[in-house]
Amino acid sequence: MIQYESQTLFPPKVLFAFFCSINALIVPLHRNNHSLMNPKIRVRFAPSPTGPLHIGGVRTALYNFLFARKHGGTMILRIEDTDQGRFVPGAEEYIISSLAWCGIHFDESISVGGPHAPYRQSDRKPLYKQYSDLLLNAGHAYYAFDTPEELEMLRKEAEESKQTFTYNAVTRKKLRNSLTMNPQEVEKMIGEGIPFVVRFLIPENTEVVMEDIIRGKVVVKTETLDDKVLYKSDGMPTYHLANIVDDHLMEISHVIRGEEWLPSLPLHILLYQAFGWEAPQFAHLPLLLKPDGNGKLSKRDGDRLGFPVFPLQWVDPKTGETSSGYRESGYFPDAFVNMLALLGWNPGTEQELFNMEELITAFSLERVGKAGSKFDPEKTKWFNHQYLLRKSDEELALSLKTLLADKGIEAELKQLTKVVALLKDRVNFVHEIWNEGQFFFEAPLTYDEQVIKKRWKDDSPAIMQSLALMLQDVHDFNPESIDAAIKQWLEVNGFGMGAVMNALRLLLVGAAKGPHLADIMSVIGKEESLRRIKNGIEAINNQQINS
RNA sequence: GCUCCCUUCGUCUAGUCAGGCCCAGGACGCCAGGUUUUCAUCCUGGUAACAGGGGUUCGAAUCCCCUAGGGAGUACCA
Repeated sequence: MIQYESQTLFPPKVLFAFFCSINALIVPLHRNNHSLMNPKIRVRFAPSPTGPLHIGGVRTALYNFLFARKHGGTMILRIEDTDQGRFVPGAEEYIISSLAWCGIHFDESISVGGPHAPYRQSDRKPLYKQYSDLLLNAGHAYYAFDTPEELEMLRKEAEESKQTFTYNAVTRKKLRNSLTMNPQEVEKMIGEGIPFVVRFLIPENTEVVMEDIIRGKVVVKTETLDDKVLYKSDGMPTYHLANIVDDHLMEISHVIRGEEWLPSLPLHILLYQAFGWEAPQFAHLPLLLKPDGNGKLSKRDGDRLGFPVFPLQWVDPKTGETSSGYRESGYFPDAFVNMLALLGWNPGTEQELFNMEELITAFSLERVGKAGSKFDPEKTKWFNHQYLLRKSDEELALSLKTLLADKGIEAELKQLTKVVALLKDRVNFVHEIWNEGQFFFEAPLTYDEQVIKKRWKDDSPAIMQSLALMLQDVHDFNPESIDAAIKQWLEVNGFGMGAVMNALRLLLVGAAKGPHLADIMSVIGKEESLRRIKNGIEAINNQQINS
C-alpha cells in the first residue's frame, strides 16, 4: 500500500487543530483587526460563470471568506471558465455583485487583481499546456485519439449489457492512444493536426488515502478511478488540470468546496503526487437540499415552492426568463448571510444572530456538519424579521419611502418613521408594512363585510357622530390625549370600550386590523380622522343598502 | 450498476472525537392558553427525534459490526 498523503507524523486534522489553537491565542489581542495577516492561509472561491450563483454557492463562498478572515488569510476569487461552450454573458458580473451584496469581498480577483493574476482561467490558457506536457513527459499522462462519438458508442454498448464503460487500466490497452500506438504514429497524427486529448494515467493497484477536515480519512482504490481527460482537444485544460495547477500556483492552503467534488478528490490528490507538489488541505461541505423530499436544491425548487434560490434577481440572457432574488424579495443581506451561515455550521452555543464580525470570530470548519441540510424558507423569513426588528425606524422609513414612491405615494420621512415604529414588529419585510398599514396613507375604500356584520350596530352611526364631535375638541392630537379623552367620554356616556372602538376601527381602517387606534389617529391627524369617520358612516350605510 | 459520502423532533441543530451530567437541550414551524378595543406582536405551556438490528460495557445517541434508507459522482461540464 502506498501512502499518498503527506508523510508527517501527525494527520492534517491534528496539525490543523494545533494551528487553530495557536491562532486562537493570538487573535483576541487584535480583535476586529484583520491586519494580522497570515500569509500561509490562502483560500479561493472558484465558480464557473455558467449562470447565476445559487445559495449553495454563496454559502461555499461565505465559508471560505469566514475561514480566511478568521485566520488573517487571503480570500481569492478565480473564475473557472475552461468550458467555452458554457459561457453565459453576465454571469461573472452577477457572481461578483451577488457576493458584494452579501459583504463577501476578495483580496485577489479578476477585478482587484493580485500577485497571481490573471484570475480567469481562460486568460491563463497558455499556462496549462506546459503542465500537461510535464505530466506527459513524466509518463503520468498520455495522448488519446478516441473521438467523442467513438466513446459515446462504447458507453452505449456497455449500457446495453448493463455495464459502465470506463477509460481505465483494462480498456485503455484496446483504445486509440499513445499507450497502444507507436511513438512515430502518435507524432505524425499530432503533426497532422488530428484532434487529441491528454488523459491522466491512473496508477494501478494502489490506494489513495485522503484526509478531509470535515469527513476525516477517506480511502479509495485506484482501480475504481478512470483516466480523466486533463487537456481537451480544443486546447483548454479540463477543470481537474486547471484547478490543481492554479491552486498550486496561487499557493492555496485550504480547498473548501461542495461535497459534489468529493468523488474527484482521489484524482486531485494523485495529480498533486504526479507533479510532486504538496497538496492543500481539503474540506468538503455538505450539500444544501430541497425543502421537501430529497436531493440537491435547485432552481426549480424555488419556482415550485415560491422562494428565491439566488441572492440577486437574474434574467436569463437567452430565454429572458427571470428568477427572483433575495435582495429583490426584500431580504436584508446580513439576515440572508446569517441564515446561510447557520445552514450546515453551528457555533455550539445557543446564539443564532450573528453579524459578519461575529461570524468570523465564531466560525470554524470543525463545527461544520457532515450531513446535507434541507433549506427552510420559513426560518429565513424569521431571520429577516429579527434583523428588521433591530434596524432603526429611520433606516426602515427610508427604504419604505423609496418603496412607496414606486407606488406613487409621497410621504414625509418623519411620518414614515412613526408608521414603521407602529408596524415593524408585525412584518418580516419592509414591503409588508404597506400591506399591513395601507390605511396610514389612504382612507379605506371598502369596509370588511364580516366586521360590519359583527361590529356595526344600529346605534353605531349616532355614537360615531357623537365621538367625532368630541374628538373635534381634542386640541393636542397625540396618542395620550386622544386616549384620555376617549376614556372620559366613554365613562360619561356609559359606552362600552369594545363596542365603540371596534366600530371606530372599522371607520378608520376598514378592517379589523392594525395598531392601537389612538396611535393611528395621531399619525393620520385630526382632520383626516374626522373625515374618515364622517365618510365611513355614509359609505357603510350605502354598502348595506346595496347588499 | 459501480465508487464515495451521510443518517438525532416536520425543519435547522446541540450532544458523538475524550460512553454516565441526556427517559436527549435550543431554534423555526405547528397547537393551546394568557395579555389586548381588532389583527399581529409579546408571554406561558405543549407537540415531536437518537433509522433498524446485533454486539462491547456495570452503563451506549455516543464505540464496533451488519442491514436499511438517502445523497453525490460516474462527460473532451464545472
